Amino acid sequence: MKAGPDIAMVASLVGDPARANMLTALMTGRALTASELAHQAGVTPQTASSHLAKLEGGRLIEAEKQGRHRYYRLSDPDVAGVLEGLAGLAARAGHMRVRTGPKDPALRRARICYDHLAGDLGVQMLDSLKKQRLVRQTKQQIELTAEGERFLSNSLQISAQSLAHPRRPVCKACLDWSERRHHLAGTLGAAIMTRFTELKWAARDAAPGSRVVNFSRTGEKRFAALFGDGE
Amino acid sequence: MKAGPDIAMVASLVGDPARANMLTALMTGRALTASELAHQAGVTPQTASSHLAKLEGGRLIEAEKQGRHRYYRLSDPDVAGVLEGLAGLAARAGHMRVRTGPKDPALRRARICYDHLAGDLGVQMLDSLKKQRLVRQTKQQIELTAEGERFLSNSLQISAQSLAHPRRPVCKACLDWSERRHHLAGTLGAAIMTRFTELKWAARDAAPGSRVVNFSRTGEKRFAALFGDGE
DNA sequence: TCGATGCTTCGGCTAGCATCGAACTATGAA
DNA sequence: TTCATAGTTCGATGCTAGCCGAAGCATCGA
Repeated sequence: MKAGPDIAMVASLVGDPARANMLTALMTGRALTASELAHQAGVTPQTASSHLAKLEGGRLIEAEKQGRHRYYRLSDPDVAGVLEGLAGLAARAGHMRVRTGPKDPALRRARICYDHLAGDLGVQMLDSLKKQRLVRQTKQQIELTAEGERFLSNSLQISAQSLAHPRRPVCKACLDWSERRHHLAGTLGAAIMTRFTELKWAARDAAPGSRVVNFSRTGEKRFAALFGDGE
Repeated sequence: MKAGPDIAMVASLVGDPARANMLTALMTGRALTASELAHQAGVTPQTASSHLAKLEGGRLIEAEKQGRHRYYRLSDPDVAGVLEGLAGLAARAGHMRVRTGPKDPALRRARICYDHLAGDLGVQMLDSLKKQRLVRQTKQQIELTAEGERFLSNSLQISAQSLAHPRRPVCKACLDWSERRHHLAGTLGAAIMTRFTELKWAARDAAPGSRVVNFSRTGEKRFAALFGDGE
């Protein structure tokens, strides 16, 4: 009938609740085993195995065998982008998952979006970077300024050269579903999040599959010193 | 169990072939009646009505009543963006719709992406704009240059002021599923496409629901003169 | 007022698919 | 070897959701 890519095919893959749970679990950026994903999705291993085969067939995830485990990860950052987009549409339609756990406020405050910081603090950081003119956002595009490069090197020991990547932009605006505003993605967003973890300013929540990021007391202070909305 | 937006909810809406057909039909940016959408989807009016109610409930589309017709449109350009994203994932997974019609090459050459030009010519236009330094693309962001403003005014009678919009950026990079590269979206992308139509350089295909854009002979020449890879 | 058209609601049918129990294969440890 | 664990395949089951026929509103034109 029609030409074009079969979007129903891939959307229906995401459309099953169990598979959607698995995919959101993989939004942490970590590779997870089949049984971990089964647990996340709340189904038995057999069922999970069938789901994972379908997701792999649809090229949404990739598997790597390691001993008797199979580790699954999202096949591409673009997949994470589309998932965030879907989350945005769901959020604006008011379709939140019913059983809102106690973790919800923490999730809105700071969470992992694939490999970078999202939520209230993520949005706040990008705002502050712009205000301090460390990045320049023209319309839809973000660019690191010379001043920004100095800042990264001095305050966070991140060298601008290390951010270059053949296929991924350094800075990218990513729409935040909880804040409905942009936060910082790209290799820079990822590098900053990594640095936060290394400095023990922040750590991912211990609960498996949780996207919550917990800031330490000192981390919170340092973050505020660098990116606080201050006055 | 989990907090966060219910992405399975909205993905399952897109996941049904009939609904996906309707949504792709609405990617033309035009508002269509319930019966037109039923025809596009290949289902009876009753079935279509049920689908449309679900899509409306999920806030993916909006309806407007006019006489005894109900006109449906995508509720937001963001919806179109997510649909294009899904199309990208489907294309890279090799999941194209089976019955590839004769229109397919035309579709890849030039088509409407919501309200702007996509396909080979869309990508070529953005490339040329950058090469001529009429827009500047830093990393992910596109910006109109002073020279670009003059060009628009002189060659296409588009004034830069008319492009301002409270919620929509002037320039935006939109990923093209057939070319896997960016073309120009935003109010500028839309304005240029409108101008092409007004000048009768190009027209949307007459077949209802078709996204194909046909260029006239003169249109083709003028387009090549402005944006040809010529040199 | 009458008929035609566009769209929706209702009810029943059917197919597809998610689910799980049971059985099977592969890896690692003792 | 033997046992435990991770994962898959197979077959049966049951529910969901898409589908259409028939009937019911609403709007338009005569």
